Amino acid sequence: MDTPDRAAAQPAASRAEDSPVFSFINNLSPIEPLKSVYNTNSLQGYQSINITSISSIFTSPHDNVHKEPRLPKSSLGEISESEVCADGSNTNKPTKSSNAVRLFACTSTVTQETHTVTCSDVVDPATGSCDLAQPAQFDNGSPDHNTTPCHGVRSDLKQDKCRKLDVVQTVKNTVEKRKCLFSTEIQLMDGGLSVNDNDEVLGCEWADLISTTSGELLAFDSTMDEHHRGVHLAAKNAESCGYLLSKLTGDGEISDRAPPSASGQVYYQELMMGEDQTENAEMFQDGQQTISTEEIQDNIYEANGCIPLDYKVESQQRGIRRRCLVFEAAGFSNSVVQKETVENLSVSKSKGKSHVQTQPRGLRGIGLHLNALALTPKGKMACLDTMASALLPSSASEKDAHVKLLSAGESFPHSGGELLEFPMDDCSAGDFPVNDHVSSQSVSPQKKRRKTDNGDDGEACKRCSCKKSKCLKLYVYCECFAAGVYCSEPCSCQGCMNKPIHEETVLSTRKQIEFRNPLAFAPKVIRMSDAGPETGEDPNSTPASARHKRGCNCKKSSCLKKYCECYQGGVGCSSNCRCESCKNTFGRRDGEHLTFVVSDTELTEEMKQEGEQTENCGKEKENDQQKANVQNEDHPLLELVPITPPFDLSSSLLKLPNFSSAKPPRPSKARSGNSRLSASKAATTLQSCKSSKVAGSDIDEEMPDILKEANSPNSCVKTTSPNGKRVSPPHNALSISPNRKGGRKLILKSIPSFPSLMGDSNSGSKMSNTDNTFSASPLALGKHCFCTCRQHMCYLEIDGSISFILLSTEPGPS
DNA sequence: GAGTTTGAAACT
DNA sequence: CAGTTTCAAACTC
Repeated sequence: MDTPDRAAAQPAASRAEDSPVFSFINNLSPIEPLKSVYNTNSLQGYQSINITSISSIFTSPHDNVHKEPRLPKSSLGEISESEVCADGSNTNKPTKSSNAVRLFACTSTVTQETHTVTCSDVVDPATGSCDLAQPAQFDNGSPDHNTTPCHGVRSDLKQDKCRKLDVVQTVKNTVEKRKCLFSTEIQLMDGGLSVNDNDEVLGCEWADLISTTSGELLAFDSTMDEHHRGVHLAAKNAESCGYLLSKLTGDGEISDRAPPSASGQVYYQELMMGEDQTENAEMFQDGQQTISTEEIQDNIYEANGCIPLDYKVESQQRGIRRRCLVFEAAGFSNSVVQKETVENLSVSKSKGKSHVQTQPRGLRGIGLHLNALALTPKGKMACLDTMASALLPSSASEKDAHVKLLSAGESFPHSGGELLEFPMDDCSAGDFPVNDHVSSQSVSPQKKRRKTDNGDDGEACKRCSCKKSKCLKLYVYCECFAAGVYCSEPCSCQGCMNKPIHEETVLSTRKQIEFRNPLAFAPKVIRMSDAGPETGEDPNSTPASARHKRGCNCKKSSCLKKYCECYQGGVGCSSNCRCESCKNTFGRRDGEHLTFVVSDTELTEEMKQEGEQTENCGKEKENDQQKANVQNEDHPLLELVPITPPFDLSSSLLKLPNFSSAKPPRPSKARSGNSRLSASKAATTLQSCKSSKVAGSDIDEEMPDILKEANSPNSCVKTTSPNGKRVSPPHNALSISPNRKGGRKLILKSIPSFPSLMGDSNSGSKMSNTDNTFSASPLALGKHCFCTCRQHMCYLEIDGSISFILLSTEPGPS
């Protein structure tokens, strides 16, 4: 501003004054007035930078790489709630100034440091873009700056205390992200990584970032209170950092694909800051628009949830990756997702807050996952709350490697069980489950359909419609709550308390319920080989096995309707059931015995029938339910092996990336997702099954059959079971077929089926081709045994003795 | 879409 | 632990 005037005032003749040096000096003059303009806050902030030792300012990037992360939950983080939430009246100068100083100090290092790198003007008044008196003008140049001047935000935001807090948290997060970002950049450069191609762009970005940062820091006018600044900073940081991150993070894919324009940032935001993204989208929209408090709170909440305050920088990076994985898990190729993301976000950005609505399915999927993430990382519901059992899925979403799954499992006491519950439905890519063990087993077809049709893939919620329960009751009342997810837009609930803003209530309620019934949030139906409670499973065994079906109590539905949880879950009734006149087609309980267990004949007949039905694929069924099942592609055949639920750990783990939350547990299909048996195949299987006995007493007799089957060229499976335990090779979803025949007879009850450690890439068609190929994962072996994988061979030690050897065609884990 | 049925969860 | 109430989904019309 001043520069032009000044320049105009200069005699045209004095060309000497046009020299860069002179110009520079000339332009420095405005600084003085500024000092007087700014209050002590700014002064302090400004001084603080001067005070900073040269060494600290010009420390090598390396130093900062280490230092940055170490910043205590960030200086910003110390903008305590009390401070921030204090009434404006109480927010006296000292507080403000201190905050300002912190803010400044927090970023000054970065600024200085980066300055040396980019040689760009940090706060060069000469540029005219850094008119300190006009903070709004610091939207200078970042390719992404299509934003509304901060004053717009300032004027529009209506704050309350909570909001302030949230904003501050966001600020903290973004600042940390920024640090992380810088670290990444530094590392990149130090590492000699080729960033040349983007040097120029990069430089611009740095400059933008720097100018933005410093500008903001210096430009905070005294009228801006903390939360405003927070919003401003958060927004700015999100933008500038976002873009940079997209260019700099290890995810080359991102930078490669993301053009050095807003898209990069957009992508980044999408990846990492569903939170900030949403937030920013809102903030940068038309200044006239009023943002609903709740909206922002929710958004911020989720955002923070994804990147909990506890998280260090490293954690955030993981968060980024995880989000990336979400994309992958959602079945979208990065490129596709990115494109869609960019396009849509761009659109949404231009449209301001329509962001959410304009999300493509893929994004919605992410959104859904966000919900899950909001819960998981937070650790409050999943990690810290050991009782909260429903949330692992989010972490499990890291499809890329079983290792991750395993590690996740290690982190979560209930992971095993949770993982087991992932439905293996052939899911649409966008369908991302959030705790599907519940939904999988209980979502009605209608609901399922509803969800699927609406592409609510992006919704974590189950679309409950609670009216009186406030969404704080278990499944029967509120699916969302039971599933461990917050209710969201799609829900039609009333007086809902199952929202982030009521987290405390939700958590306390959850704990209360679990206190009353530890298994309250456990899957009602165990879909793993083993066993149910009736088998006297060891409660201390794997978490999964600890989950047991409580059993239904049907009286009038005869277990033939969805009123029956067993039926709904696609499993037969068990001895735990107290149902009357049970006619569960999946296996009924007659008196004290389970039909499917005791009555081989009946079972066989049933299977036969089922097989025929399947074979005909449309043939009339005995009852409507069966018909319905078939129509749903749920082949009862799989369910006819109640003790060996079609859904097992291995399959679930292998297919995690593909599971669908939208689909309820179809009785069985599932499990088949990819592995769904074709009608013909099922029939074939049936034939095999018919020849074999089911009763445990027949196990030994049948063993040979199993081994025969297992004797296929690709595998060599020795199966011995101490104690006559039923041992079943891990039946992968796809290997279900042949193995399942025998699998039924070879169930090792104490050991859930285990997942392959191989990449899930093996799970698909490959598995189908290698039905006899087994692999084991230590995780799944639980405490009863362990597996030592040696290249292609694994042997399991059960209770001290080798129970059987698994030969894998895949290299075992190191 | 309204009303009924149903059975799990919550409550006593 | 049993009986009752509450509740929302499933189901029927």
